[in-house]
This record gives sequence, structure tokens and C-alpha cells, in this order.
Amino acid sequence: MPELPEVETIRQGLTDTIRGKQISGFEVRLPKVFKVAGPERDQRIIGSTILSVERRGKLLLLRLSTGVTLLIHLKMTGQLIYREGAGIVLAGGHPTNDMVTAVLPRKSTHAIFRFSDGSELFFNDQRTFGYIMLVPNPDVSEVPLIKAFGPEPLGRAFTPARFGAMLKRRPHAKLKPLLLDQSFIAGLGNIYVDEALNLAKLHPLRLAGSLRPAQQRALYQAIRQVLRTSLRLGGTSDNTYVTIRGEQGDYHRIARVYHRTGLPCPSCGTLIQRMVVAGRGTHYCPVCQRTPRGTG
DNA sequence: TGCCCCCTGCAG
DNA sequence: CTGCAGGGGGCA
Repeated sequence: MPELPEVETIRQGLTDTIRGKQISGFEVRLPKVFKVAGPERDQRIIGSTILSVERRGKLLLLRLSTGVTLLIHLKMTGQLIYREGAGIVLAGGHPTNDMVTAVLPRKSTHAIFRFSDGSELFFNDQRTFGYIMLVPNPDVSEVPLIKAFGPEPLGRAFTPARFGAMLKRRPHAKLKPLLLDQSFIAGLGNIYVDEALNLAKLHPLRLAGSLRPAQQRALYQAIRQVLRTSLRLGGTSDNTYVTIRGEQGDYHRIARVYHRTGLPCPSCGTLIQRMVVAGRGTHYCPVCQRTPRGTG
């Protein structure tokens, strides 16, 4: 579930709370969620300090002082919840946070980091698709998983010209599956692809090579706009996503098409339709987003 | 490029 | 009860 805006919101929260802290304990309650890449035997987690919390696509990167890096992928239902200390409710604490943190660890808590100051970080995941992976490299750009990622859509290197060139290289790809492909652009998922395509008035099945220059630019702008808007609102909490303090994001309140089947398109009022593309529920306006394939 | 799959929980 | 869910790796 978490896509770029949600993961970035979590990254910022982690930077504010655990950067610089020393890990005094690391507990894995469901072994399969913890993966070790390569022959690294010494895990070098306990006793290390968190140097930085970074993000690449939907992947979180925790650089540790011992030279290793922890990669955390939340997949569909993963959460990271921070708590100052067991049983401690801070004066002025957020009610939602208090409710969420009071019941930790819970059934879906599969790993726990404990810090030397008494604070804790809980990794929860209902569907257990998410993982924490230890990689020995301090430089993660060589990790195959990350090396395969396309550009960051909010990064400086992602320009309209580059996007145009990228589309030109995949002329026969349908827009929806193409934008979901992390090796094309890193960080988009089902929500923001649907939102961006509606904003750009492009059909999900439209072929990438058929876009006129103005439409390429519109799609570029739409991708950046929906991501920035969602980031400003703290992400989408349609389902299990919450911030590290247990707070909801607000983007779903202003979503254009996502999970709005049968409701009016914000541009023209036509009722939003749902279809399945690339095995994913796909929401679109049949009027704004006409012409599946043509040069339209 | 399109399935199948990893899982659990929840809506219908 | 069945079907469906926002990710994405592996397979033909």
C-alpha cells in the first residue's frame, strides 16, 4: 500500500525520531521477514547507530554505523510505528498515537528495534509481504534491487526531456503497467498512477509511443503534482497506512478517481469507472480519459 | 506482457 | 463463503 508519498512521510518521521540513536536490541518475531543478502554472517545491528534514513522508490534505507544497511520494504500492509517508551504516554501526545502505540506489539508485529534511550520501532505487516533486509554494503547503489530502479519522479534528474526519451524507448507499453514498473520510474503505485492518468486525461491502456509532446508534458506534470500534493497531505490512508506516530494521511479525501467508482470525475462530472489492468483495479473517467490506443 | 504466488483480513 | 486488496518477484 505505501507508495512514494507514504514512504517519504515515514522516512521524514524516522529521520526526526531515530537518526543518531543507538540500537540496543533487535527482535525478530517472524523469521521470514528478516533477510540477509550475501554471505554476511555478523549482522552488526546491535550496538550500531543509525547514521541516516534514506529512501529509494518505495524502499527505506537505514545506514548503520557498522557499515551495513537495512533495507525495509513495506509492500502492501507494512507499517513502522515509533514509540517513546513502553507504557509511557507523553503529555500532549496525539490521541491516535496513544491508541496505536498502546497496543504494541500486536499480532502483526514481526520485528522490533529497541534504542538505548528506551524508545522503540515496531515493524507491523498483516500480509507479511514486507521485509527487512540486511545488506553488507555501505554503498547501496550497487545492490541489484536498487540498481534496477528507474529515476526518482521528484528528483532533479527526472526532467520533461528525460521522461520524453523514456517514453520513446517503450513505445508499445500501455501507460498503466509502464508507470507501475519500478524499473521505469521508482515509487509510483496503483493509487498515484490512476490519479496522474486522470489528471493528465490519458487512458490507462494508451500506448506510450502514441503520446503527443503536449500529452507527455501533461503526464510528467501530473505525476509530480499528485505526488507532491499527497506528500503535503501525509499520504493516503485508505487502508492500513499510518505515519510512524500512528496518524492518518489525508490524500484519499481529495482523490480524483482512486476508490471513487461511481462518483463524479472532478473535471467533468462523469461517473468514474473501474476496470482491471495488469491485474490491478484501475479507476478512470470514461470521458476525460477516452481513446485507449489512438493518437487521440 | 500476462499470470501465479507470497499472506491475512474484510466487504459483500 | 468467495473474492478482493494499494507490491512486486518469478515464470512461461
